[in-house]
Amino acid sequence: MKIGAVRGMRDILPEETPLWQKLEAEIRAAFALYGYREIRTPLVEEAGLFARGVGQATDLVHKEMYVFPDKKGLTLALRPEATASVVRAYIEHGLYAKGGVAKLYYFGPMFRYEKPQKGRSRQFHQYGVEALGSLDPALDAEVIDLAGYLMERLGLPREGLFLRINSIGCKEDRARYREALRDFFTPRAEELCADCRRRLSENPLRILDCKRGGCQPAIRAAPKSTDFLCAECRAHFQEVLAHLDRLGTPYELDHTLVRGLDYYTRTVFELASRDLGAQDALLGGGRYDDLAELLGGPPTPGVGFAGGMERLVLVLRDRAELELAGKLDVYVIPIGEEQEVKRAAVWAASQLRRAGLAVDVEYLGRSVRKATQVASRVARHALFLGPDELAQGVAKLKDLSSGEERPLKLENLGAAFQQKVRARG
RNA sequence: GGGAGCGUAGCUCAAAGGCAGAGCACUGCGCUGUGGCCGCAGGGGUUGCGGGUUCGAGUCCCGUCGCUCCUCCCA
Repeated sequence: MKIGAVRGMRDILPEETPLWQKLEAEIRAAFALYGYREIRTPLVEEAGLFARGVGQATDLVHKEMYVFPDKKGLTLALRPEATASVVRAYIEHGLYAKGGVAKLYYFGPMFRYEKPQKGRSRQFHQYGVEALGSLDPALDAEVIDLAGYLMERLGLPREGLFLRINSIGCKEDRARYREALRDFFTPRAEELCADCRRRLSENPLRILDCKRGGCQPAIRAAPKSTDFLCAECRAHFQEVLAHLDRLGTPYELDHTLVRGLDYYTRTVFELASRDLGAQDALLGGGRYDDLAELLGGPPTPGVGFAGGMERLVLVLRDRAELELAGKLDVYVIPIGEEQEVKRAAVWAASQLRRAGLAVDVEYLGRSVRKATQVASRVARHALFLGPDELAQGVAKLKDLSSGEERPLKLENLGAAFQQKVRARG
C-alpha cells in the first residue's frame, strides 16, 4: 500500500453512489415539502464560532475538532457540525430582516477527530434543517414530524425506530437544575465512575448521559429536568407533546436525554434505529433559543435536527431493492483494426449521444465475442461497425434482450435509432 | 483516551515453521466478425509496513500503520 485515504475518511465508490443520490433526492424532496430551502456554508470556519456556539467544554469542540492555523495566524476549524455555521450565515446576511420564519436545510461533510467504528467516521455526511425565528411549540412538533415523514419516505418501518424526547428548559431552568444535580450527586460521588466525578464539577448534566452500569442506580434516582421547568417552558413542552399526540407520533420520554452540545434549550430529541449497534442515533436535534444572540445576532429562537447519511446507508443498504443499475442505451463495438472504422465508431457514438442516448465504446481492443458479452452486461443494445458495414454506410444494431439485429443507416444515426426502437414499441 | 479481534490476488477466503493456493472476477482459445451455457489455457502477489528469532517466517516475537467491534461520545 503506497498511499491510502486518511484514517476515518473513505471513498464512496460508483457501486454506492446511486444509493446516496437516491437518498439525497428523497431528503431534498421531503425538506421542500415542509418549506425548507437549501443553504450552503463553508466547510471551514473560524474555530471561535464553534467554541462559542457549541461550547468550549463539549467533547466535540475541545477533543474532536480539526483545528489549524492559516497563513495569517487565524485559527480555523473544519466544521464539526452545521448549526453554528447556519446561524452565523443567518446573522451575517440579515436573513432575520426578511421577516417570517427562516427555514433552511443543508447537506454535506462534517469532520470530527474520533476513533472510527461502525457508523462513526472522521469525515461523515449530515443532512439537517434549521427553522429560525419562532418560539411556537408547533414548530418543534413540525420539525419532529418532518423527521418521521422522512423515515417513512425512505421506507424505514416505524417498528424499527424509536423517538426519545425530553426538555431541558431555558437557561435559568438549566442553572437551577444543574445545581440540583450537583446537590444530589455530590453526596453520592462514591457511587459514580471517575468520568462522572469529573463531570460533577464541569457539567453535571452529562452524568445523565453516562452508560456505565455502576452509575445507573444513582442516575435513575436523580432529579428530572422536567421538574425544574419554569411555567413557560413547562407549557411549551406540554404543547409539543400534545402536538405529537395529535399527529399520532409515538415517543418515549427520556429524562436522561440531555445531548452533548451546549446550545440546546427546551426540547431535545433523538430518533434511533433498533437495527444499528452502539451508534444507533439516526438523527438528533432540538431547540436552541439563545444561540443567535450568543453569536452576536439579534435574539432569535431556533429549532432543528441533523441526521447522519452513513447511518442511513447502513440501515437501508440491505433492503435496497432499488433498481439502481443504470444501463447504457448503446455499446458501440468497432470490428477490426482499421482506423477508418474506429473513427466512424467514435463518430457514431457522438451522434447517438447528441440524440440523448447513453453510449459507450469498446476501447480495449477485446475480441468481438468478448465485447458483445460485456455489452450484454452493461447496455441494452450493441452497435457493430466493421469494414463491411462502413462500405454500405450502415451499422448493425442488436437488441441484447431479444437478440434481434438490424442494419441502421449511419446518416442521421440518432433519428434512425429512435425510429427503430420506437417502431418495435 | 481505554479494550478486543483481524490484515494473504481486484473480491471472498485457504495454507497451523518447509515449493503462496482455490473459487469468483479478468484476458485468450474451442467458436477467424456477435452475449447469456460449457470446456481448456493464461495473466496476475514486496502475504499492510519495519525490525527480530530461525538453516528456513504468510505462520512465532516486537514495533508501526490500517480495518472491524466494544467502551467513550455522538450523526
